[in-house]
Amino acid sequence: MLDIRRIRNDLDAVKAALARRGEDTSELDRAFELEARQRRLVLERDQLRNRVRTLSKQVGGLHREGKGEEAAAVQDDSRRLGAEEARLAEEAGTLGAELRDLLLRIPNLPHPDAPDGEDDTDNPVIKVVGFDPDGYGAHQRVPHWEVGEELGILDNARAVKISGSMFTMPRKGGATLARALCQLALDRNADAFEEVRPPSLVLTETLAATGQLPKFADDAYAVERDDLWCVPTAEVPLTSLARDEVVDEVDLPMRLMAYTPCYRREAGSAGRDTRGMLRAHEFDKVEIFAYAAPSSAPKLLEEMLGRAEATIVELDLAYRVVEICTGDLGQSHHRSFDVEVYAPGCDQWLEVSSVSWFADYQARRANIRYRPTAGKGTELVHTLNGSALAVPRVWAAIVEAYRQPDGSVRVPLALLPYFRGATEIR
RNA sequence: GGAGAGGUGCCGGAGUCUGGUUGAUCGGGCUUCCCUGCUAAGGAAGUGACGGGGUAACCCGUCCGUGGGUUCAAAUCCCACCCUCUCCGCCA
Repeated sequence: MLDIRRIRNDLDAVKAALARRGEDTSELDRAFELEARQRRLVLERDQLRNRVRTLSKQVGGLHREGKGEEAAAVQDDSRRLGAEEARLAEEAGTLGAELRDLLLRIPNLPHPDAPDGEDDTDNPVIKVVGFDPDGYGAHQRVPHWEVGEELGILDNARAVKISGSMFTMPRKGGATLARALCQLALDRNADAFEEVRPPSLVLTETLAATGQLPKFADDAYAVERDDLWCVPTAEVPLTSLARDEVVDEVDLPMRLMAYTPCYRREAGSAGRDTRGMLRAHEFDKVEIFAYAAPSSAPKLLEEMLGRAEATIVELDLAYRVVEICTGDLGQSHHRSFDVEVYAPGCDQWLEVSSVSWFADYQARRANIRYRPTAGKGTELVHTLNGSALAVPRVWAAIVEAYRQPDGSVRVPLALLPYFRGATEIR
């Protein structure tokens, strides 16, 4: 959520920044006006409350001195003021709640360097690595859902029987491949990131801290009976790990990584990418994450993007990096980059990683601060995260790119340690 | 799920029965200073967060698990909920 004081003091600049996202800025006017009213009420309420407290202390004193009648008179005054104070407090509370709800729905401001644009077609391609459109043989031009069926390593028909449409079920070497990819991503980032295995069912406030709620409730699975939500990404529990805490600056950046299953209802994308592994309600992902002091955030963003790329390089897949333009930026994102691998069989660039910097947007929602080594008080941390590796699409790209003329799939070198001696999936 | 105990500041731990200058006794920790002099002991002062007002010094308000209620006044009384610990039950 945005800093209300910034809206108060620099409304035009905030509006200009938000407008770059193609966002309606009238919400900001409403927030500005709401907050001004709320602040006036709180001030009045505080003054009344102070009066009531003062009078109450007098009552105590008078009773001790045995002046019952005088005490009763003061009590009457205080009671009248108290009633007025309660009325103001209620009004201020209502306005405060309204303001907070409004602020929770206003997206983050884009980074000044984020490219302008309306939608994903405006995302500039930053670089392309290892891609030769003519370098693929006919045996690699088979979509992974066909390869999967042929080799018996992807049994989506049964997944649908078990759980309904848009669920997947890798089997045999395909299942090993999925697990190996998670393992690889964790192993390659263990040098700098603490491994965490967080819960994948979380409270409403946990989902709200990252920005999924209240605006995107339809995208998440809810376990209503127990007021829990299935996490759409490990970003969600990791962001709340330090919620309502104050960390020392010397402990920053705090780097965490986690494997979790990810659950997405994909409301609005029904019927899209329904084949194979491209889009599913449940998939596996390894996420890398950091809490950082603001000054070190840009460097970390770069590093995390580099790490996402490095794993793809090690898997020897062609990929490209795109920067997300202002119109395509996610609600909480300040600046973002996607890594897309090329899948020769379905002839598509598949988004396999998204690395983002949130500035203090999530930290303000989640109340995560740090104590600067120099100076007094506390500051909000910055949060960053990125997919170290999202399994399904990398799985698809490997199955297609590593397919051999005889129809088997060679195991990538980097994954051999996880394949129990097998060098091929057949 | 059942029974019992408990949740207070950076930590430990009073205060709750008997509501009243209690942001909260005391101890520890931490910071600064003094003494001593060398990695010990002693003395003094300071030590939270958040919001608001003020050029500033500073002032006001909120916070004793959370949310309600009673009252002139709540850490203290009442209700609901959450969490922790112990025992029982169930269980991968």
